[in-house]
Amino acid sequence: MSQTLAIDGRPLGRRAQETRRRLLDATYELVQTNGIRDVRVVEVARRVGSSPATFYQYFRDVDEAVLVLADEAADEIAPIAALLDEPWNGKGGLETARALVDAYFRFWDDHRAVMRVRNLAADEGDRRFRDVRNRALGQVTDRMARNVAENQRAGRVPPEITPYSAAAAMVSMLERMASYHFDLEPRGVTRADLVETTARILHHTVTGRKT
Amino acid sequence: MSQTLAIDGRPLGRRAQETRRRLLDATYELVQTNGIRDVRVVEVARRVGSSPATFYQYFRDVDEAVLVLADEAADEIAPIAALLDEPWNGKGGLETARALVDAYFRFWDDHRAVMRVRNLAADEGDRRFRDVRNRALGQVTDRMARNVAENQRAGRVPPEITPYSAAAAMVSMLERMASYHFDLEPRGVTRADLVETTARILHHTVTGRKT
DNA sequence: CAGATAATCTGACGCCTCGTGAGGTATCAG
DNA sequence: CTGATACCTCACGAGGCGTCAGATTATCTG
Repeated sequence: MSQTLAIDGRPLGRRAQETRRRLLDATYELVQTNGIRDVRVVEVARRVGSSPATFYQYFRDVDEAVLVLADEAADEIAPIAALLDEPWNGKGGLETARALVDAYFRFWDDHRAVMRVRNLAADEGDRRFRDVRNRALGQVTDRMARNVAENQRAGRVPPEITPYSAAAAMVSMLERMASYHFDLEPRGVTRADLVETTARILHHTVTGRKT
Repeated sequence: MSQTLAIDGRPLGRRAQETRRRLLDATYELVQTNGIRDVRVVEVARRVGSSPATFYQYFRDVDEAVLVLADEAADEIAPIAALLDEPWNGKGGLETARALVDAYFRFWDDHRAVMRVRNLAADEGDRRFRDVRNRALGQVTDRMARNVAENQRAGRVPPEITPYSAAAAMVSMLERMASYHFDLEPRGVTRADLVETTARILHHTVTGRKT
């Protein structure tokens, strides 16, 4: 993000920055409402009152615009991951776990459409999306693994558990629940239930402590 | 699946059945290699040596073909879900958990490309894909919830946990790990580690027992 | 097995989006 | 106000979409 460039390599002036921003926002809206597979460059352009050719000045294709959005979203993970630096063992440990889950859910609520595309593209093998995902998830996974390892050394977590695997499993659970919760809620589970239960599973898996 | 029909409602004869099957298989291959967003009906047709018009006799669009594949895959879940009917509390409980995780991973290894599309489409709100997903995941989730509830009644699982939420969280973990494991393995975690760790988290969350 | 009938397939077409390059319009410095 | 630069668009060839009328292939009947 140090210096955004147009597709031909020139740096962007004020007007161009604004156009690019509006294109990004319009892309987000369309991905959200139509789903990634029904986003037409023509429509993104129309929505910001410009032409398709303009879009291609800033992005090679729709994916690249979404990649930028995913990259921006990744920046918001830091404060969430920081919740794993607080002590999970003591009194407020469970409360911190709750805060983590809640923050993660909110993060997804804000970026759902983009996160879905990021995950699909990453899963389908797209390198750029994998890298963005790793940059985001790595912050959480690494800290979780470290915490598990500590508690394992203290004998609270069984030795058969691999800290990194456990961290990956917990992040998987978090991500999917965050992505999924609003599909569950109509079926009689409240968001509060989901947060509480998820937090407890995390808390136990990290600390090995009974709750 | 009782009686498959063409798009115009006529039932299918032998030749048509075969054509449809080959179209489905070709669709699968292309989704797998190109990703869903780069599947061209033209190419599916070419691959089975027929014309695009033929494809449209059996499926309204590529999605519909993938939906059929997802539906077929859902049928393979039953024996996996059945592992949750075995006792998880006794001696072999942990081993059953391992078997479940392993089976789930293998299921995804076989159907990864289709499962990804199913989940994307379901998340994006497509009703048909949601229903297929619920049919598949429901089998697992319901049984898990029942098991958690039992162990909760026996006092081993804390009362603050909602059985259905816990089941959803576990299924989320399972699904995502199954989808994800081959992205983790190059980073120094073995599949065996992933299975073992995931199984232990599941086992504890279901039974509340120390492992 | 011929001829009729039904089932299945395809050629060909109009429509739409893609992505590009040449040229037009806004903006800014002096 | 004028030129220079930054930004944008027009217009177009290429290619996939989805349809329908008609050709081709299978099946049935006597």
